[in-house]
Amino acid sequence: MNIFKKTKSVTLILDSFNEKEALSTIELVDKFANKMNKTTVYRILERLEEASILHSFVDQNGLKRYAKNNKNLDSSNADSNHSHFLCEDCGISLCVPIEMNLPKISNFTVKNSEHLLMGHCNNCTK
Amino acid sequence: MNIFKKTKSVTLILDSFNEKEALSTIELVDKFANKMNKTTVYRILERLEEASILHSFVDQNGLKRYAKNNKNLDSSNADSNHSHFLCEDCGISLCVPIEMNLPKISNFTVKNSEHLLMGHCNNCTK
DNA sequence: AACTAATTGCAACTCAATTGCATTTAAATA
DNA sequence: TATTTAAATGCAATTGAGTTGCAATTAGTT
Repeated sequence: MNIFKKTKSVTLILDSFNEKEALSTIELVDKFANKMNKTTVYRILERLEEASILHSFVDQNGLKRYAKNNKNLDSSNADSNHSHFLCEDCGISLCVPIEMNLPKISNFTVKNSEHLLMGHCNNCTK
Repeated sequence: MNIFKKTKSVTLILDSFNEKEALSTIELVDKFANKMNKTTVYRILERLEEASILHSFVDQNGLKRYAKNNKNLDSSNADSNHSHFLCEDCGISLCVPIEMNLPKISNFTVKNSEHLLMGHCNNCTK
């Protein structure tokens, strides 16, 4: 059922994620610049998303970010409507455990949503 | 107070917007490929946003989109927390007149948010 | 009409992301 | 354990949105 070969590279990438933080592809490409090719990073992330282990979104800088799926939620829509916070100072991005109820909108069928919150984290406010 | 020279190019760009639709920079670059340089499109959009005539967001494809500000709202935060809908079929993007109240999140100060709704518009569902 | 700051065009560039293809490797099978 | 092969990786080239520097043009004064 698992579509993966467990390569060193896959393990390295997976181990970079904690339960909350959303990492941009480039952060990971840079982090592992001397361990694996950047194309490999892109492709491993794709596969991990495909396998519902990670989910992704595009932040306000246009960077693609990935974060771990919450195993308690239905994996098929784990990423469908929670929020992501991005600190404008330090750049950290976190999954915010707040489920928004999607607004009903006439004339549209909403399948998916992404809510980006921008501001400052406590570390940076101090 | 107006920071603009009213050039033909500015008029053409402004006239492309109706009250709701959010246009990507590239759509406009393509639309006016034989009328003005793409750099000009980028810079006019920047200025229109600077002047609070337009607001912008980055859609889930990483494309920057602009839409007209609603004059009834305080211009300084007109773009701060309404939603944008993107039809996955036809690509149309619209400002959705639903103000979301920002969730309070401990450890973060949220200054701004962007809510992207993905799905299908009625035209495409039919 | 002359002046000047704002605007525009153009070419080169940046940077995230993608693609094609040859090589390597995990892990299934003999 | 050796063989096999689909999956994974590396590398180089490419795409595509967006940016930058600079010279030329132009709107709107004075």
